[in-house]
Amino acid sequence: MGATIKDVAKAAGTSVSTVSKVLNGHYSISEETAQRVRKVMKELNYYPSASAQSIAKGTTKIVTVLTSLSPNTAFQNPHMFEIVAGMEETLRAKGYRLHLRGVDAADACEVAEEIISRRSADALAIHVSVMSHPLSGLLTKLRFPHIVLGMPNFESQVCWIDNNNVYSGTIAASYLLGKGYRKIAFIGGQYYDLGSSLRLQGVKQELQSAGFPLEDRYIWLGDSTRADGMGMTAKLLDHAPLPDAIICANNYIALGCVDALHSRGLQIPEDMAVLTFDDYPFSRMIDPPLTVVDINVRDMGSQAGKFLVDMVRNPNMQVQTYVTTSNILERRSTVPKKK
Amino acid sequence: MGATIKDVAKAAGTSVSTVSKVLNGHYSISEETAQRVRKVMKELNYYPSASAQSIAKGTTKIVTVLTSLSPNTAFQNPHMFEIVAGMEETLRAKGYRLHLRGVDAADACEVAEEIISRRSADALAIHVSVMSHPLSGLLTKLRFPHIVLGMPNFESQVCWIDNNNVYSGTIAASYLLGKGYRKIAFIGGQYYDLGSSLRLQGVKQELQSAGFPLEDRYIWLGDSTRADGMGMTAKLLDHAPLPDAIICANNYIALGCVDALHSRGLQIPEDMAVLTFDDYPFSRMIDPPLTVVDINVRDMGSQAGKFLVDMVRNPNMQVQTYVTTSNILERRSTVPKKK
DNA sequence: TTGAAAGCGCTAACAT
DNA sequence: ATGTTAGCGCTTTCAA
Repeated sequence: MGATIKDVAKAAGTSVSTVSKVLNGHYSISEETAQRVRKVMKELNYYPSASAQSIAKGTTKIVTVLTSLSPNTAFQNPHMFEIVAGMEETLRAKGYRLHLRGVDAADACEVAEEIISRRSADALAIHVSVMSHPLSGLLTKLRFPHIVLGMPNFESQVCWIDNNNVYSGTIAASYLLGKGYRKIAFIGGQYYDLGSSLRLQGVKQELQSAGFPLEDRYIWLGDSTRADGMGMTAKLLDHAPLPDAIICANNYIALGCVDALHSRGLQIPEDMAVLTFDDYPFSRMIDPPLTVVDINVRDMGSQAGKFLVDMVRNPNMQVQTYVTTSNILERRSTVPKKK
Repeated sequence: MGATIKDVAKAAGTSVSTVSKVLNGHYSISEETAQRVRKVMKELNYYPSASAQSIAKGTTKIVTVLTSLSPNTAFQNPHMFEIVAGMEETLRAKGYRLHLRGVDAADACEVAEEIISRRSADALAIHVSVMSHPLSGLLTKLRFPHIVLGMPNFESQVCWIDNNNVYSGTIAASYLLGKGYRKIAFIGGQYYDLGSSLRLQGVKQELQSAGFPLEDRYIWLGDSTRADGMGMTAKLLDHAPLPDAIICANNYIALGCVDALHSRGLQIPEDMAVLTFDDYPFSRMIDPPLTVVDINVRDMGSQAGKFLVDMVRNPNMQVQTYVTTSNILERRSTVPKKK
């Protein structure tokens, strides 16, 4: 292990520049020599040195992901890793490599600065949880290729990508309507829970335009906890007429919702259907398995990767924000057994 | 962004080699000049180029992780990412960066070969799921610094790290004994399920030496599924005398075990305690939350990182296998309410 | 204690 | 179509 371009040139009886040219598919090389050189490369088991190429070309072919990597993130936030996996896949297909770099919000900016200065990456993908004002400033000032994974919760000029929660809401509503449900309820997070609010907005929109507007008494907001999920469901059940389907803004609330329905002896979905968002492992572990609007987080990573590569190739790109689509994963919680 | 060593040298009124020396803490530099040079570096916001250093030193300061990154791995195998996170953390502390590279078992070997040839990493961390005979051969033949994450299921000379399943088993048993349980049962995967078998072995060992040997009728093996978990528990419940605690080899089996106990109207842990291995998110979501023997997978990553760096610094190291420890996370499933 | 200069492996004008 | 050569940014003998 250790053949260099010189070795190849020597063995092939050519100059190094010729070898370099076949390496880079330069037009001026005759098919004949190209073949010969490639053959020698195979024989010598030659691969060009990554760092030598980087330094000569001034480009690293590396994308660094800046994210929190503190204990248990993999368990608490598998989405983030699924995004990274999706990103790695499409980056690899385009000849890029992916660096994973743990940071916290406090030092993300400094780290970004160092990475940019050391030219140790061509682009940066930054998880929204470590975003900060200074970092946002740095990125836009330097016009360094980047994308923020998730929508920043402050005004800025950075590029970001997120799933379209409003759209997810409409998907949820139209799916239930299609299944014949008409009295649809929504239980979700507080008004400042952006994800929940946007989903609610989508649900409202869709039901409205279908002619079955979401009634206020069918909307309850609380914390995104199992306990509040139970509580909100209980409220719903305390006031007739009962809905025939409940949309839960997220899995935690859904968990509580299912608890409450069970404890009242109601059958899911025969007595009441339940639907939520995001496919967590336990979405399908609980009884009954939950129908979810899946946000295809992997695709989000993939698109982020694609965007970054485009950005590197064409630094003048103006695209700022990206939004991914979602789709239904139908499971038992919305499919009554045939009688 | 863009200061080079020359700029620093010029601004500091020294030669580049002097700057390089202060960069690398060479002994021969006077504290005076060192100070001055460092000051200039700060001012110019200078960081040495990663690739230039790599090429000059012949070392990349990069560890590449080879693992499967197919859709849903983040959800199905969060452990792997937690290992990676742990590894990144300790690598970073030692000045190394981490590359994440998705592969499947079929091409892992070829990819490894390329990485080694391109010198694009100083060491390789390979998830056991993509290990193969050829890859094992390559690694040992080239004596390239590496570690396999998980114990390979075939004989080989590779270095690997895994948690000590036997030890986890003894922990589980001794914990339950300490809680006063005496009639302890074990339900687990088939004999060829290595993890399960080793855990069983540990349980047996511990119970034996405590004077309460595990009775054969309290052992059932099946598939690692929720369904088989239910089935095995049912068997247990069909034959008196009933155990007072059940150790489940993994979460899937535990899930079924809990189902079965509930469906027979038994209280956990009052009628029967339940304990399993590995802390999954749903271990604490289900009712009651499960006591688990946690394998501290993050620490495993951390140790792997440490080992790799040692290996890079001292290529003659002979250490082959590593084993991490485990500990109890006590939750309600083994803690009866006080009366 | 410092500096000059020869690489490291590759790319890219520029010549031929 | 191919070769010569001057870098890329840094490290590292070797001299001074």
